[in-house]
Amino acid sequence: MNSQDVILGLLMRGEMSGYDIKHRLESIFSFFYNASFGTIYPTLSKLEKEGYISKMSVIQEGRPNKNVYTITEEGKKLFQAYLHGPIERNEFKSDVMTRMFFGEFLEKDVMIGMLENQLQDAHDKLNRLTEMYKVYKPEMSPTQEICIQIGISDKESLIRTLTQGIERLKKTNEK
Amino acid sequence: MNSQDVILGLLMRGEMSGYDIKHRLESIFSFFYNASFGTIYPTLSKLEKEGYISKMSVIQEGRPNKNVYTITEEGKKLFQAYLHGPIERNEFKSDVMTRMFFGEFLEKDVMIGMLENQLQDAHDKLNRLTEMYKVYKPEMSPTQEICIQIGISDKESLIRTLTQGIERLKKTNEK
DNA sequence: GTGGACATGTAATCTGTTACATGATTCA
DNA sequence: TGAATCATGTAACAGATTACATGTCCAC
Repeated sequence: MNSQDVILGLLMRGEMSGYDIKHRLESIFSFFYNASFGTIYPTLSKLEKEGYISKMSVIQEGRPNKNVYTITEEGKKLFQAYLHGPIERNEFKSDVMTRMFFGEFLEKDVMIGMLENQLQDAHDKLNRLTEMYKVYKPEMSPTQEICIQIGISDKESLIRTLTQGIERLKKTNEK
Repeated sequence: MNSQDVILGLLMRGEMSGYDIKHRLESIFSFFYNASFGTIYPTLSKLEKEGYISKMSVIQEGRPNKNVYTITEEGKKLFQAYLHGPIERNEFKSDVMTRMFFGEFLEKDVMIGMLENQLQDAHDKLNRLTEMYKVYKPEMSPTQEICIQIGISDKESLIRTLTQGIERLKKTNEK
């Protein structure tokens, strides 16, 4: 799975500009994928050159022009090939977890500060996910619902475990 | 955070070879970081050239010789610089979640098959983590414990949500 | 005699990010 | 007047993976 697959997938529901795609990725998607403009624009150019999507320039008033892309039949085939191809394993890379793993080499108060930040972060993300679920529920597919439910319960479990962990760390601190 | 930081961290507890490092990364670490030999060996060479670690060749009988690396004072400083530097946000990339998000374009039975595979996978990983926790608990630091607890509760929550999701999907299938 | 564990290393390639470059409009 | 949003694009670089290359010993 790469940016190409994701972009094709997003275009399956209708035309979009590079800018639109970026924002879509930042909202619902951000939990399990992301891409920068430096990836999105070159990928769109490449897909267009190869005939998987087609470009239309839209002249706007009071705003810069934009390029809106539509998926072609060839593009739909390519997306289906991705969906039926081999599944890649999840990738998770966490700086915070790494620091926790090496926690014995870091001052306790610094560690606790970091974990409290993480906790706040998890709360924020949970709130955003819950809000999104409320707003978009009517238009979500069954599997999209599972997707967001996984995200929500993941954050809830993180919050529980972190809270307990921080408490225990603080106790060992007092001794 | 990159391979260099992780390798230095692993060497903080004692000397290791590239092969050792690979195996360590695959066991406890695999939940939040990973690296291939193609990354590990060049990184070790580079760190040695720069004086952050030192190499000793160990001649073994019945096995190929190996290069064992020890962290230097300079290396310890570099690792501390990492631990006190800016924290990078978590990165999560999931092909399965992406396919779930685009689930409306995939046959239901294929989707259910994929999710059942994921469920089995989650069970396996949970078992491995639980086993590891049992075995290594006595020698784990408090923050390492939090680390593995996060991993365990994460998998538990995934199993719950996936199980429910699959059941619901199957029901909509019957209608 | 074949596959797996041990052990190291390089070259080609992929995939992506960051920073730079440009420029209009709107809102405070 | 300065920041934010809209909008696109490129070049330099980073960081990693995969496949290749090599070779021993042990167990089945």
